[in-house]
Parts: sequence; C-alpha cells; structure tokens
Amino acid sequence: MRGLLNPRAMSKEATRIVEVLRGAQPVGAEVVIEGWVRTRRDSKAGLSFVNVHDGSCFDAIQVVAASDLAEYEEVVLALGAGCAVRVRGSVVPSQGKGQSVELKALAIELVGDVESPETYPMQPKRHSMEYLREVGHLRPRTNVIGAVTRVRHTLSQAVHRFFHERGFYWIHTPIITASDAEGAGQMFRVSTLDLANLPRTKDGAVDFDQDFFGKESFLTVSGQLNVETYCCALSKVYTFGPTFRAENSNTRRHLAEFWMIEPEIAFADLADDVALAEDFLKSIFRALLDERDDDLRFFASFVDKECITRLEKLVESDFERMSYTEAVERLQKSGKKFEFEPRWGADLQSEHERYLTEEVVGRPIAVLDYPKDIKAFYMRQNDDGKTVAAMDVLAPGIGEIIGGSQREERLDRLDARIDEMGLPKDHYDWYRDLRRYGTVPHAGFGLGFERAILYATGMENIRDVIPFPRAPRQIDF
RNA sequence: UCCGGAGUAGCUCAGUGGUAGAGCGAUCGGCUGUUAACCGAUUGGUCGUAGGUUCGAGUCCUACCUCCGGAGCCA
Repeated sequence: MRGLLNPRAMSKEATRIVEVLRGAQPVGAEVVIEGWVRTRRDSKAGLSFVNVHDGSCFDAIQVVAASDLAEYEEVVLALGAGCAVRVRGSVVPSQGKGQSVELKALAIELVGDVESPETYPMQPKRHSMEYLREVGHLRPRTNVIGAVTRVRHTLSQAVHRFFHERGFYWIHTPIITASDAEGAGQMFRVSTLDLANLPRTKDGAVDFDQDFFGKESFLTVSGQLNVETYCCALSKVYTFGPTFRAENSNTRRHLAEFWMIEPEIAFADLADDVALAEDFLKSIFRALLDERDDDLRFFASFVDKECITRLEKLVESDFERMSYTEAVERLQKSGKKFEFEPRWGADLQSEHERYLTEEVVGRPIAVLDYPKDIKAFYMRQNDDGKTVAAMDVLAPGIGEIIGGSQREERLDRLDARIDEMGLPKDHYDWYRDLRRYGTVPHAGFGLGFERAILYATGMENIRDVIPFPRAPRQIDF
C-alpha cells in the first residue's frame, strides 16, 4: 500500500468501489477510491455523508467525513451531485442501515468541481427516460443507464465466451459493402462524392465509377452472406458487430445502428440450428443471472418486476418446437379474437407470436418451416415445395427474439429462387461459388443484441439500452 | 411513412376563454449517524414556433417543429 499516506499520490493506488463493498478490502484497511458524488448529507453531530459511485457496481459507497478534517469546510461542504472526488479512508463497519461497510474519510480531494449546480442536468431524483435521452453525455451517471451498461457488457462477454468455448471463430465481417440486394431493408449509402457536384455518366446517371470504391457502396444490413464463406471453411463461426438500417422506423424497438449476433454452422440442419439457439440463449442469460445480480435486482425493483423470474424460467425450461403450419392451426382454433386473422401464407403478427409463446405453451417456442414466399431467397427449400427451413424463436414477453434458417446449399435450387424473386444473379457470384465448390448443408441465425437486452432488463425503449442511439432524426452525442 | 397522444419553471406535472400554480431540484437557514432524509424560507416561466378567432388565448382554430405510444418494416 505504498504511497497511501500521501494524499497527492493517491491516484495510482485507487481501489474500485465494488471491491470495498464486497469485502475484498478487510475492515480497517486503508484505501483510495475515485468517483462521482451522488448526494451529500450533513449532520450537526459534526460529520457529512457523501455517497460516491464509480460505476464498478450498482451501489455507491457512503463516505463519512468528520468535521475535523482539514478540508472539511472548504471541500466537503462544497460537494454536490456530479463532483469528481478522490477519497482516502479506512474501511469501517457502518453504524447506519443501508450498507454493511462505509469509508471513514482521512482525506478528500476535489478532482473536478461542478461549475454551477443549478444547471447540472442530473438532479438527485428520478428522471424520465425521455429526458435522459436529451442529456446523453451525462446519463451514464444514472443508476438505470449504469445498470444497463453493465448488463450489456456482461451479455457481450457471455456471447463471446459461449462461442469460444464451443470452437466458434469470431469473424469480423465488413461494415462497408457493395451488396445492394440483400433484401433486408433500406441501406445507408457510403460515398466520398461531392453531393453538390455529382459526376455523371453519358446517360445522366451518377457515375459511381468515380466514387471511392468505384461502385455504389453501402453500410451493411447483415453479415450473414459474408460469414457463410468462413463457415464453409472454418465450420463454426459467428459475427458480432454493428449493423445499419435506413428504414424510417419510429418505434421503441428499432434503431438505425444496432449490434447483431449471427452464428453459422456447417454440416448442420435446421434442428441443429434450433438446438444452438436454445443453448445460446440459456447460456448468456444464465451468465447474466450469475454475474449481475445487483443490477438485475434494480431492474426488478424499479423497471420490470418480472425480469428475473422471466430469465430464470427461460434458463430452466425446454424450448417447444412447432411447425408454422401447426402454429397457424392452433391460432385459428384458439377462438381468440385477433386484430389480424391468422392465415396460412401470411407472416405471424406480433399478437400471434405473443399468444403462442405466452398462452399456448407458456415458454419459449421455435416455430419451424415457414412459407417460402414470405422468407429470404437463401433459405433451404423443403420437399413439400411450399415451405423453407426457417425458424423463429419466440419468447414470452417480447415475441420474436431470434430468426434463422438452414441455407440452400444446392446451386440449382438457389438459382431458381434468385430468378423467381427477380434478384440480380451476378451480384451473388461469390455466394453461388460456395455451392459449386464443396457445398455443404449449413445453417445459422440472427439475434438483435439490443432486443436481447430489452428482454433481460424489462427496459421498454431500445434507445435506452445502447450507449448512443441512432434513429431517424437522432444522432446527437 | 400512417394513426393516436403530448409540448407550461432546471425536472415531473396541474391549470378547459378573464391577474401563470404545485411538488421536486437549486440556494440559504434549522434539525438529525444521515440514506433520492426531514422542517422553513428564497429562487424560478416570451406557456414548442408562426399565424388566426376574440374586448380578452396557456386554454379555441390552422400550419409547422419536436417528443412519446401503436401500426407497418424488421433485428
């Protein structure tokens, strides 16, 4: 504990608050903590209570500063919400309720003052999520965004750990792409052309030959087609990266920039794919239950009281499997009045999905073999001539959480679909090559990472589970 | 993009044609081993913007902007 006796040398020895609160530092130990003040309360008994958080865990630590500290008048009594401080103190059992240990201050240093407390946007009170979005640079200091951030991190780590432990390789698929016909929504254009003075070809079209890549280029809407190439070489692969959609979607479950997880497995069929999805969801949510109990208890108390039991139930229950055809029949026979009547050949509506998973089976369900006409060109055609080997995993409380399929590995069948759907075959030459050279049955799925976080936390708006939300007319911070 | 709702003090909201309010915050004081403390005082607003109706508009009308919810699209 070299240097601790000199307040000016405190920073190199700082201890994370979580270690103090969890007892990693024994009672009597002298530690330095660094963080931001949440609240200060003064007692006429000659001491002040300063709550300090550093993001290392949900809780703040209570610093007890006695009035005989040299800097009491000048520093301690000037502390307020948001001040950055460094505190040297000894770990002591708390005399009050609400915490088992606290820090008896030996020295307090004001590292960064709050210039004008009356304009500091983070008041010591509950704020609306809408307001917090307007102060996106300061909202990480709140309980709720801090908790979301730690949950997000833990789930990210669990994703990578899950795949790594099972022999999957993480493939960094490209962010910029020239594939303009993946059929997954509007794309953002990437260009270095001068918008005010676009080069033209002889027939008046924009001359993309003069653009940076010499072709029309976009931000990716999915890494799937790219990751399939690595799947057909390294067998088990996945992507986990940003994805972009230029749809004008103004809802609480859409972002223009979000993170997607897409595993792809070779020598595998749809049943293998569903089994992987089930293992995957159970694994990452079990990790969350194990590692972020403090934050989950916060969500259960203040955001969604069902969130922990929902996770526990998902982790423990076996997923139901049901064909799309049977699902439609069950919906039609349910007698329940839906806004949209369930009909074979139409996609399942949100209300249908929730009814199936919440009321018909009461646990997660994988719906299999959808009509080919409502699914993408690359999905494997079933022998019935009507359906493809697609699957959606539906979960209580949210509906669709995963969508995937076995891929069409037969070149003639793939080409037939490309032609039927009027897609430009030349764009898919490299994708078709995978079917010409050592083709293999393979399958995969996609999971919107932010939607998984919504599910785990009970947060309502997807803009609050990503650090910097990008959505139509929203790109601040 | 379509449908619905909402923009009033730093924040959350009340105010339904006649002199702009409360709680919280902030500031000051009191009290207390305190827990987003408690008690008192002070501070605080071109009522989203632009037009219009009216003797008079926060309130009624029109347009626009922004946000929220639902739908569509999807992850």
